[in-house]
Amino acid sequence: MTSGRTTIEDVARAAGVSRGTVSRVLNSSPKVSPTAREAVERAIKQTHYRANPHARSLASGKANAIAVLLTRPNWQLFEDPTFNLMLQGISDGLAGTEMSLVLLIAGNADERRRAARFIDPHHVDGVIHLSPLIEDPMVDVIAGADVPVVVCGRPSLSKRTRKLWSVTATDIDGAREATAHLLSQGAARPVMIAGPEKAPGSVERIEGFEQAMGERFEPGLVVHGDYGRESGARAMAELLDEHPNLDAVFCASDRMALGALETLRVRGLHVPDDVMVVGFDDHHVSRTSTPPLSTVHQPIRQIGRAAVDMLLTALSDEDPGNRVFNTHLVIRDSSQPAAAHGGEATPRS
Amino acid sequence: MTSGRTTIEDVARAAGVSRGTVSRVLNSSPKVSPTAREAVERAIKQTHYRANPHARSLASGKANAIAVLLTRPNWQLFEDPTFNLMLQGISDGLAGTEMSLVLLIAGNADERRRAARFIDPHHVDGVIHLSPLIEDPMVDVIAGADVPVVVCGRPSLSKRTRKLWSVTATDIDGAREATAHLLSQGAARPVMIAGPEKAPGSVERIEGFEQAMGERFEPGLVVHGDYGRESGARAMAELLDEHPNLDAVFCASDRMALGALETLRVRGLHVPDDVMVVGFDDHHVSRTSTPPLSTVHQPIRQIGRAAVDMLLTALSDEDPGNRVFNTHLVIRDSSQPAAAHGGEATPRS
DNA sequence: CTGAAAGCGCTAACAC
DNA sequence: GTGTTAGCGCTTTCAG
Repeated sequence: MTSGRTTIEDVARAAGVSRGTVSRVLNSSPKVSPTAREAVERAIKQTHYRANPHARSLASGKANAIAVLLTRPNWQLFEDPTFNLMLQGISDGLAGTEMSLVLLIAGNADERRRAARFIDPHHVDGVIHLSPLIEDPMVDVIAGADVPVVVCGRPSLSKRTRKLWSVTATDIDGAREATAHLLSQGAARPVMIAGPEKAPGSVERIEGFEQAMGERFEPGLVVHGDYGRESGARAMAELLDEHPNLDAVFCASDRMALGALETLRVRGLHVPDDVMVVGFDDHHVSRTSTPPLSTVHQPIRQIGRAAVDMLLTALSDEDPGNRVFNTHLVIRDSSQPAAAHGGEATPRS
Repeated sequence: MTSGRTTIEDVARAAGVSRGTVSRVLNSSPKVSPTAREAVERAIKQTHYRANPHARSLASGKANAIAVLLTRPNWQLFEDPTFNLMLQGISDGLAGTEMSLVLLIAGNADERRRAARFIDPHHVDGVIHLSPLIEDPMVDVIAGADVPVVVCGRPSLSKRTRKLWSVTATDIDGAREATAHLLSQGAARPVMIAGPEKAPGSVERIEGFEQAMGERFEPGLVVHGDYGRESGARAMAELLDEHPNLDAVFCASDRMALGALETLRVRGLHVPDDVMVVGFDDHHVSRTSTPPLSTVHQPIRQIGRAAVDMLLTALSDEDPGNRVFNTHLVIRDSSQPAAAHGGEATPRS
């Protein structure tokens, strides 16, 4: 098929050395004389040689690629800055490496089938599973393949013992801190807009909310969204109808918080004087919203980066251990009614 | 390395046939007796056999994968529903196939380097290049690799003749239609918020705007954004300052249009009575904005799907030809001042 | 229809 | 240091 492509043999001939030597240069083995190395490098340039990755992988048993597995429907995925940042972090971690990054989208049955086929020690040396859902249909596949895995977010535990590690953030703490802040700012009836029911992160944020609320907690105070803006707007409307005198809302994502802000504005409620709002994520948008959003910061990009580092460590047969990153509350205008904060907050018409 | 994995040999032995026969079954060759086929299939199950893709590719010269190349910085990419939809379309097109989808993000120098390494007949059978920029740094790489390419959007033409096709939408027509609509609705001083200067699609939308404006066109009426919401808000503010009496704005993306809507609201201007707004894309959000956004629909998902179909066609050595999809104007409230449209549009406080 | 055998291009162990 | 060589696991003629 690929008729005229130059092979390692051609390079060897052009450089006047053997295949073995060329291979050594390719793999930057120390045992090559400078002379030979130079000759080979010149020959490579000259012949426009590009190694055949399959031959390489076949002979070496390494794929030189890692997969990032996304198991949510992609419309939920790609509009979420979280994944975006995570991906950037992953890309950061891969910089300088010769590893390829393969994004596997497994949002529906057929995509899952194809992704499953790809998750295999032959195809990839390891996989990073981004925010799996509870009871994620891909965990079994992942568990079945004999490949090291790093999960960003709580791993849906698989029965079998495996090379599996996780990077997480202190979701519970962040949520507790945010809710406590609302309370300390004078909120009497806080409510919460949570994420998808099957998202472990959201479950933990509810847990944090509950911890801070203590006695005052009741399930009816929590409404679920899908992390997206529109769902936040809807959830806010619902909560307002159920609890007309609510005075604070903790949202499990910044995007939902923005939606909530929108609904509150439409209903003529002032933030933060009538209702305080706190988000989660600390995405860029939360800084420029009206009013600027108090939110729980989580170092998403670092988490992505860490995932790669851990995987790379695992590939060299060391144990990377699990990692946990701290979240922390960032207080902006949306949760500081009047008081110390001079001037009116929303200069709307 | 991968010690105990079952190979085709094991399957052959278990099935009592030769490697060749197993291979034929694997590749669904017609020339296999039902008996043999069944025996092999049973053996495959029994041994948990999974073909080694590298051995396969090495022997067959096919990669069984296509790459989707994204050459914009990813923060610009992933928050854009356009890419999202395009990806869904691509995924649609791949359904039922055994082709893997490899997403290559080439937003910065290092990512480009690694992506370049991957774009190679060995790694992928073909590539889909999503919305390249003018003077896109990756086109040379793509041109250098001997791989069929389908470009979604205007291809930055490469010198060399190659297996290159494109899928596009009628951007110019759509923009012209949108602008003409604004004019026919009574707009006297329309302005435009364009996309990035190096985005071919945006350039064409400006062209369409210019065509409809005719004599009235002048460069100062156009301000550039980056397709994102915030940039739209900024651009709108800028235009308002420059042209205080503008009465209509055509935006090269829905997201920028939403930003514009926001700025207009802050400035106390009513849409559509004071200023009419038309977007571009017809994303989901444009239906639920306040007011609902008139916009130019483009069949993004189909475009993605078509890209795959074309590539697949090209892989079987037929000429898929180029394809062009029609855009069309969708008229909603944001461009219909008073008149026929009863009731007030924005029930804000 | 099926088996045998020759590679696909490269790595890695082994001699020299 | 460097050449030689035996595979890596599969596809694909070529006989039969």
